Amino acid sequence: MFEFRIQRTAGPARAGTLTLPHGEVKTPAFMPVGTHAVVRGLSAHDVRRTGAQIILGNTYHLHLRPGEEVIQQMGGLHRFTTWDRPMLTDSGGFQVFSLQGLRSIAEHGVEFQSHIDGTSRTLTPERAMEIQWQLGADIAMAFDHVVPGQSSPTAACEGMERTLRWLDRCKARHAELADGRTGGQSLWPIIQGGIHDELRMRSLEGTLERGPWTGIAIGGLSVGEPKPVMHRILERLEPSLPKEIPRYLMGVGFPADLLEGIARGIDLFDCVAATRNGRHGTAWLPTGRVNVRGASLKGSTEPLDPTCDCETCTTYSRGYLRHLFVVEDMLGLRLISIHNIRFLVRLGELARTHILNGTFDGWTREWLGRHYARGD
RNA sequence: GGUGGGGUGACCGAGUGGCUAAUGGUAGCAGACUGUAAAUCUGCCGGGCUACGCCCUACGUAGGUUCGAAUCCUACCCCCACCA
Repeated sequence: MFEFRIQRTAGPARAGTLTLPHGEVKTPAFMPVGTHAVVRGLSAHDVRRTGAQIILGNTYHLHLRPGEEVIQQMGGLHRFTTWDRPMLTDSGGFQVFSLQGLRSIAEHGVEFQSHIDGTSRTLTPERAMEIQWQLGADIAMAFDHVVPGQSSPTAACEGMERTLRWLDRCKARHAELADGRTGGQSLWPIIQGGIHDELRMRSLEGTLERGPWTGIAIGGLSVGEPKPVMHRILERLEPSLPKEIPRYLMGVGFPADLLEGIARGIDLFDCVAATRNGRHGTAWLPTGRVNVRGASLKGSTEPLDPTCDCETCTTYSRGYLRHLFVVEDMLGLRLISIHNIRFLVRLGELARTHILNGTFDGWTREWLGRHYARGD
């Protein structure tokens, strides 16, 4: 089961409905990251209550622990986690970037030295497809070569072209695994090319030549490049992106990045910042960021965000939340993570509502104007 | 009353003549985090300045020795242990 319908657009921005084997995703949408088959610190119930419609898992990390065989034998990622809504798995391509010191790249694939036990693990496009097939998410990502944001044209080109060659192998292996059946797991390709417009366009063209696809991702952004550069690349790609399939901006982002992305035609986002910042004590609010550990919250009986409907904001005071961080109780990590996820999920919901109402442009401009005026 | 040990910045605790405004740690304060090697990491943390440098006040109290003392000497105060 796969379908993507667009209800309404506002310039490049779109409000759509993505139907996947495990349910619907109303877009634009933020997808919480659950690398290790858990959105860090949260129960599946917690995540459901944030309104999240789809979450991620990670090929590389789940391959290391507990191993795809274990998850498959336990009924797949959905049964394993009890998360019964849609899921997407990342391919391990990001680990090519984030674990740079622990891997070596060859045309065949990438050899990682496990950060867990030092053993050698090789991920190839084919292996990434096989593992993701066994994990059983609704969407599997192509295995790509992510390069740092400041990469030279030469290095970015190498990563981009390799990603295209690997895409052929991903597609072939994924088709074998599907064995002619349709409606199961989808494979989405990833556009690379660093911060170089021409490379990005070549990546997009090469990717589309290898289609058709049911969705398309833009990767390798927010990896050290300035924000205007990311915006420029999104603007450059947008007119050439197929209108009829969802666009996923990988690894982005912070609240403002979501709106900047939606305004440039992006439908799906994922980012670890909601949960990582949550654990580290930074909460996102309509009025800006707050360091929950900060002395300013001491003794406050106010909710963290009076306009928020999450468990944290409707139940606890700022003073209590600060206290939880001061005494280093795990409840604090959980509560701020819940709030931050809800904040991004709700931002997606609000954007969607404004697109449907025809008020998106004004609302976004005002929201971002306030945001940048604060210097966030 | 005697003997021994000890009093260091908010707290714990190094330091036994100059490199000491004083190692570490804790607490406190501020910041970072973007397809998760992160419940992590970084910075500040005596006071004051016309601050990448200077001045003041500081190692129980008061004196002393010395070019120079948290460090050595004397007296006193206080704390702890053991013996009476």
